[in-house]
Amino acid sequence: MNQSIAKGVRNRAARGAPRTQTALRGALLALLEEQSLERITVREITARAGVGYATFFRRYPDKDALLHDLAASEIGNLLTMTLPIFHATDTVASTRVLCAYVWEHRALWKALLTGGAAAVLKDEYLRLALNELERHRNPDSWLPGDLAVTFSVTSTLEILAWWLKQGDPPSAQHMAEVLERLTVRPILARDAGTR
Amino acid sequence: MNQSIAKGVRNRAARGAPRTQTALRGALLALLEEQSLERITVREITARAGVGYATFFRRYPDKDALLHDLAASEIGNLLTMTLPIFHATDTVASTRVLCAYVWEHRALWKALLTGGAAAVLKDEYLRLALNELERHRNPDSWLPGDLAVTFSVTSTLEILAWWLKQGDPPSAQHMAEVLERLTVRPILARDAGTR
Amino acid sequence: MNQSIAKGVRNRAARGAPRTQTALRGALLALLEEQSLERITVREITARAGVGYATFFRRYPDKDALLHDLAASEIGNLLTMTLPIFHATDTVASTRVLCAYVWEHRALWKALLTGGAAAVLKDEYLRLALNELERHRNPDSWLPGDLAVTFSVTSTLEILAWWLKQGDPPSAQHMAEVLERLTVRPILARDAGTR
Amino acid sequence: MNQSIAKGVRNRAARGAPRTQTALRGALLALLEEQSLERITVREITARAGVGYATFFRRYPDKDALLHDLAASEIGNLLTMTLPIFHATDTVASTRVLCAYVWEHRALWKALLTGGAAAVLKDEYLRLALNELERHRNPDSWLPGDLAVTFSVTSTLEILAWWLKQGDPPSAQHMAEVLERLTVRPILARDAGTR
DNA sequence: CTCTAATCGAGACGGTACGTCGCGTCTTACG
DNA sequence: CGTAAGACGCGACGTACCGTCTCGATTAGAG
Repeated sequence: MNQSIAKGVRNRAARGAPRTQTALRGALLALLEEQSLERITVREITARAGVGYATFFRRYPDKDALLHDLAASEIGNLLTMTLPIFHATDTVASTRVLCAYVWEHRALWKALLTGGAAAVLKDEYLRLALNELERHRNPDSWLPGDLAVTFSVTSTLEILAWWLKQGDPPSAQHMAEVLERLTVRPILARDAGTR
Repeated sequence: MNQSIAKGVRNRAARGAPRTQTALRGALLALLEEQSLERITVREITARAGVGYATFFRRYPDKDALLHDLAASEIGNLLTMTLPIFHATDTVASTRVLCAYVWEHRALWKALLTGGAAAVLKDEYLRLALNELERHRNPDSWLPGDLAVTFSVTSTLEILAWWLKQGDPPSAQHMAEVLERLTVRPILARDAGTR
Repeated sequence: MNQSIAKGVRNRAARGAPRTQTALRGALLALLEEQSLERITVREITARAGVGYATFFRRYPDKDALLHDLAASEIGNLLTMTLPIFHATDTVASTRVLCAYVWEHRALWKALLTGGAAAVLKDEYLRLALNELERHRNPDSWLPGDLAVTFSVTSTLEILAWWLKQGDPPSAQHMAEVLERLTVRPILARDAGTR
Repeated sequence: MNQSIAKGVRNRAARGAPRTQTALRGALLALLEEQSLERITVREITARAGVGYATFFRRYPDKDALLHDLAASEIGNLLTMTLPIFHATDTVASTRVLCAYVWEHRALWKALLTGGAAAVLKDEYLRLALNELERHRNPDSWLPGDLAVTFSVTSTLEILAWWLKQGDPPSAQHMAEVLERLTVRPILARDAGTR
């Protein structure tokens, strides 16, 4: 049968099987666009990924683990891109980069931020950002560092989620401004005085 | 004639809270202080409430429904207390009231905001706040009303959650200031100009 | 205490409403024509009877109790009518009376014998018939009395059930003959000899 | 035949009895010896079988389905053994074989016939026997074929049940005679005439 | 005719079993 | 070997019905 031929063709991309991993991530992403995370079953993921059910558990201990994996890698990108915000070098430029990046991959981020994975995303983002905070202490702020991080991370994600949910979304440029004014500037504002 | 009287009184419209409902809410709250929502089973709730398992489903279709109920009523309190924020009459005073209230019931709010129920709380808060927004449109803002609401609601909750999680929490007075600076003032800031 | 007084009054407490009893029996019968006994719920019975749910349990401890009650009374009629069979006075006449009676109330008996109540009917019939056997021992038979009774009762009921299930049922006259040949004559046959 | 060729046979056609099925049947049988069918819960069956609760429903849709399965297979044996009765070749020999077989497995049959499974057994027996009737029509009888089958099947089962219930049961030989006289001969009797 | 007490309707409730669903483990055959 | 296929133990879910209970409303008999 053709299959025997196909066997020859079959290269060992599977070696260490990144194919499986990729397929699973892709499947999860695809499903996240349709329904909330907790309504997605492992069977659906593996079916969509064209992968055996048990194979899932060889790669990940858990459904959440896959999501965390997905989240960590994507958030990683995002974070390196926006680190300058924390360094206060050029906040406006950083938010612009952030928005441009998100806009470019809006399908992905819409799934991640509005699909029921948001909580995990937030956790992962927070984890990484707090990590970063450890390394670059900036003690002379009017608010505790971890509160600042928590605030800016969560509100950033919420604002992005709002953005991607809109039927007629504002421009990335505009959102960058909004982000900067809502999540960055309040933290940096030095004088707590009158507005 | 008696019929009309009797019927009005009798119908189970009022069917308020014949102990079961109260017991269930209390039990859920108690459990939320110990573990995350999704780890809590309906059986645990009913056992803790001293109520039959099936009875749960006579009141609520769902575990989430109970939580929503709980959230709605508590959030209702909170919202009426903080409505002046939206009316921009006296934002600082409002945040103070808010913080004082939360502090007074910090056991309750800690459970609600840090226990895994946060997502539902947020939804409920958002729902009510957006409702309120419908009734008091304030179109001359530099950002869309629903975005403003989303931002302030979610960041308020996150900040409160952070607060209640601290081993050595700042004073309500202080948190009120923080809240005002992070979640209220940025929205009200009229000039979008440079800082 | 008041109890002693109450007790005096209490005497004919239960005898209040034979209407309830009648209604329940009727409702059960009606439902038996539609579905099997175990699929009938007490709620259905009471609803059909136009009687409060709890009222059922004031009359009967059980769903089965109602059925037994129904069965016992109907079977009672049937049995008195067919006793002569056991006395062997005139078996053919007895079976004819039996069939005529069943035919006359065929709606009732169809429900009882083909509706899922058959098992209870059989038990009740057996109980009464074995009772009767106790009183009129006839030891000089080629088979044990209780086996004879069991055989004739159960096969009689089965044959009647078959009869009432037919789309185009044979005449009562004919069925009486069948009954006599299948359930009575084999028992009475004196000589066990060859045919 | 094709079957010899393939593992195709092995496929999932044979899906048959990977221990679970066997275990479940055995457990049900064991329980039937102790209590009536409707008092037996699926949990008991699975516990006794050493099988997961949900697994039960992967094999059978229902508690009754398991019983039907059990019944069908056992009745199948019985029926093939007694088919000659219907062919009227040698009725006495057939009943003897029947009784011997039942006696040999009297523990099994006692459970099946006196334990509350009798109704299902009867249904299954009837179904198979009526099937058989379809294939070997014998129209020149004084009674309708299905009535004859119904009568002999049900009374056979009742008589066997009586037998197995006795503290001091008669011999198989004797019961075969009884069976023959009560359930077979009346049907075959040619002349409907006087006795 | 009124007062009192029993009864009834309505239905909430505790409880038991059901049948379903999804997880994560494990086995088996295959390429 | 690793993978596809899928059976299995487990445990929570939500449903259905039972039999008990409480609560007003109704009604009948005693005064």
